[in-house]
Amino acid sequence: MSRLGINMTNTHEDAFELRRGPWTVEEDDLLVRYITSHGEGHWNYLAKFAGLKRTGKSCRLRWLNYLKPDVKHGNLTPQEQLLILELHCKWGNRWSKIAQHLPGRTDNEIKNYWRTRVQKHARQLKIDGNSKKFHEAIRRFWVPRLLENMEQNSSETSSPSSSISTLETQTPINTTPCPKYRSQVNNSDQHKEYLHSNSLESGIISQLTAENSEMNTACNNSFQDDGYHVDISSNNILEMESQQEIFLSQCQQMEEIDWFGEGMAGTFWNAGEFWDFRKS
DNA sequence: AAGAAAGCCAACCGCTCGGCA
DNA sequence: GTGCCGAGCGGTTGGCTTTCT
Repeated sequence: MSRLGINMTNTHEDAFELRRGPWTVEEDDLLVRYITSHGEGHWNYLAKFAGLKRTGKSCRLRWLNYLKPDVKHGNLTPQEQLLILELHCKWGNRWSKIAQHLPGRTDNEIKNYWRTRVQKHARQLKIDGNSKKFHEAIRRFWVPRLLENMEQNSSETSSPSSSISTLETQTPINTTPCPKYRSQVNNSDQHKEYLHSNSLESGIISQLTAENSEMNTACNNSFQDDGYHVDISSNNILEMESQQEIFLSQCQQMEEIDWFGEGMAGTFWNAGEFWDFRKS
């Protein structure tokens, strides 16, 4: 059966046609109206009583990933990209956990970003996208570019040099809520509220900004100046120390990668707006 | 201008987990 | 202890859009 087709089943419970594929405006309206008056949860019942010929799962996904008023759409800001990179280094493919720290962004969106934008580079470099080596590559080569971009944006908007202030004042690039429900969302206020309430990410940004100028120093120094392990609990410190030997070995391998070779020129370093620094 | 290739992302699938009877 | 069910999560798919040739 096609993913866009109609799912005809013979079971007692699903004796009616179940719609699949893209949602129509009418379906969206039904779902939004029902949730507005009855609230979320009990998705199977919701689907039934809202008059939607969809599975509860499908309704839940549609609501959480698209219709929910605080869902943001559009390109991820450099700050958000930086957060994703850092949090993925910390938690791996825990998309929902990462999404909790990016207000308005869904796990699905972050997952798509990682798979289509970030892992592309891993493939090109023939490195496992979840490996420490690739995370280190990101930390040493991508994060500084993001920070440069953030600072550039900061200076362009005449905001204070503090990265936290930058976060608070910068308007997300092409970041808009679902057009249908745009009026219900105030991105700026939401962003501010999030930033004030979440010291973890503010800490990451400020720490990384402070370390920006030191990012490309030798591996030994970069370990000491680590902005990679953002949650420096005593356990993490112990773990970091125990991994230092492995890490230094990986750094040696990293140095052997042809980052600036011809093969990379058209891929890793020019892959996006943050790679333009090479041309300048 | 047109076809091919690549990129993007909404949506689906299968699995796991937790609550409850 | 066990089975059921709703909810959530991460992986994958496939169609649409954009870019390239």
